[in-house]
Amino acid sequence: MSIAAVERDCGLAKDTLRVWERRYGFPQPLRDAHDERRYPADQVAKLRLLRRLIDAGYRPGKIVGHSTEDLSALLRGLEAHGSEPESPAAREVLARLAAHDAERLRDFLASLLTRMGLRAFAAEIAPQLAYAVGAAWARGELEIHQEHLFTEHFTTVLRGAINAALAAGAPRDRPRVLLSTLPQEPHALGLLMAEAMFVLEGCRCISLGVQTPAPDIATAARAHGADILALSFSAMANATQAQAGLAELRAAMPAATEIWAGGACPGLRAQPGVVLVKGLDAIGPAVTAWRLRAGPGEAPR
Amino acid sequence: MSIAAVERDCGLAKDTLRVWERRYGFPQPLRDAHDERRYPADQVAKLRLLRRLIDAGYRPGKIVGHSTEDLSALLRGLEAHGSEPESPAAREVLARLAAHDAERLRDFLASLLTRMGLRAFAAEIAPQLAYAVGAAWARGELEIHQEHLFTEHFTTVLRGAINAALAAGAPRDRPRVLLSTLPQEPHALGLLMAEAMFVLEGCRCISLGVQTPAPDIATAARAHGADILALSFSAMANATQAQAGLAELRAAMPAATEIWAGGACPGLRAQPGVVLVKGLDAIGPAVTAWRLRAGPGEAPR
DNA sequence: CTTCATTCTTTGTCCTGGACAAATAGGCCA
DNA sequence: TGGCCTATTTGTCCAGGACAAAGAATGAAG
Repeated sequence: MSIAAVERDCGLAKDTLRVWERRYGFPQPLRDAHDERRYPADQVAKLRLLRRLIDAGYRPGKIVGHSTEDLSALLRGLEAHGSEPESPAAREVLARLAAHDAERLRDFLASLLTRMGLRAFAAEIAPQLAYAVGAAWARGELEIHQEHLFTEHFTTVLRGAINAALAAGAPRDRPRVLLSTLPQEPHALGLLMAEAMFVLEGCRCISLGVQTPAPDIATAARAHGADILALSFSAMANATQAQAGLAELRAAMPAATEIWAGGACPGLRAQPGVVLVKGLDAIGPAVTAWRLRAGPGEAPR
Repeated sequence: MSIAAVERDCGLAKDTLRVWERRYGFPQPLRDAHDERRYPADQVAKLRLLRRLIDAGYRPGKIVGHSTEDLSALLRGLEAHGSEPESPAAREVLARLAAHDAERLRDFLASLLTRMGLRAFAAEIAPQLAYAVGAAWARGELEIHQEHLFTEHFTTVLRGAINAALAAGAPRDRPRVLLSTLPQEPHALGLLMAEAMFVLEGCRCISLGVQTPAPDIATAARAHGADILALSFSAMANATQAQAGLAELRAAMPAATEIWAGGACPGLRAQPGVVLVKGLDAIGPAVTAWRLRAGPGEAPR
């Protein structure tokens, strides 16, 4: 594997890979006929683990010396720590994925949705499932393509439900909620769950999809006269980058537009002009509070 | 703008930016207090143009000397050249986007779908719209966030239609079609249009979403017993990379699984063991032919 | 014992300038 | 026109040095 391939695969910049080699003696790639680095699969696997642990708050110098086994034990411990035991629904989904049974997976998700209703599905079941699938992938129990498959079907089911909810009752005019993620964040699931919650509150939602550059989000907020900008940060997101992005956005956005940030990202904090919405359940009350603030006409601007 | 920001924004590697500066004398960034490169907005704009022209087949050395105006004229000419005049539907969509009227955009797409039916919508209208929006963006008439908005609503409408078609009639058992794109290809629209066509032919579709690494696609094909792997390449894709990816896949895949490649990518060519499907209209006949080859039992394996 | 400000250490990113193979263009022959 | 060969262009890699920002550790004050 070339250095560029490792950069893509592990998300570690070429410069970082070279400087680690110089400083810590790891990784220690072989060299090909042109004296270029070739990373064996086992070193790449260890690099992937390192990356995840660093994102979780460990520091490279402290853990780079440990064996691959130690690291994966550490990561497992981390994952196990915060995790409630898997719900029956999550176990069912993992079983379907393991059996590569795409159709029954979809049917199961759809039946869950029908049984529980959109609110409970989006606010409770959906995060559980997303978390369980992510954790299973981290444990090496799932291939990437199985995670893709889950994302695909999950998206389809939830999108369908959002549309059905929209068709059932037209949203109120306010608040107008613009939804997106910053360029570092490619995960669409959290954004979709948030959209479901906003729609259930009768908000007018405009979703830009994932990875919109900050200046473009600001332009869009102006163009649509957004009252609220909702941003999603997954567990994989880098908290420092997230804070920087939020600050940049806050500066670029119209003052009348509130910024609400949420998601599973560990280090995510409120900052001046940015509200932290803790969990999907908090969206409902937050919208109610906004409407009260906005007054009877629902039009503060 | 720092070198890292320009890399993200223009998709030109840091090494490339530095080597251009050394060789062509452009870009010529200022230096900040720490002697690090700072790219002014106008140079970044020119870099964006250069990037697009290079993707379209121009070579850096030939065009780097031209002014920003010349380059954007060149690009406009390119876009204008191949393009049929915009259809009324495309003009309508662009107007809605220009007015930031998300709801009427969605309604219009939905009404188009109802009027024309899924087949005509997916095979004829959808590519026209996607092309028109891409071209308008290239001409600078649309902001990125407007393109995001289009993608979002378009996806929603088409996905909904595919689900409705699935609900209306259960697919036949064969062929089983696995759909995805390679990691360099983040565009989901083409893939979705293809999925619609396959579903209309009664195929059993399993979509992995975009950007699945080649080895994982091969694993998934084996796991699902896929008869056909359908890969989509957008107009932005690099033909050389595409061919390399196809060759890698062909080597990794079970021989019994056919590989079908399609999309707007200009240099896309058939190669041993890879079928080029020219246009969405060609999917129907190709599936029919596959069924004939497979014989009455539809089970060649 | 906690809270805040200060210093020290770690770590990622940037720099220069050289090298080279893969991609492409241009010339030539059938 | 189409295929082969050579020349040029171009992106990516390398080494090793530098430095600021993030984080940990230390100490002073409430």
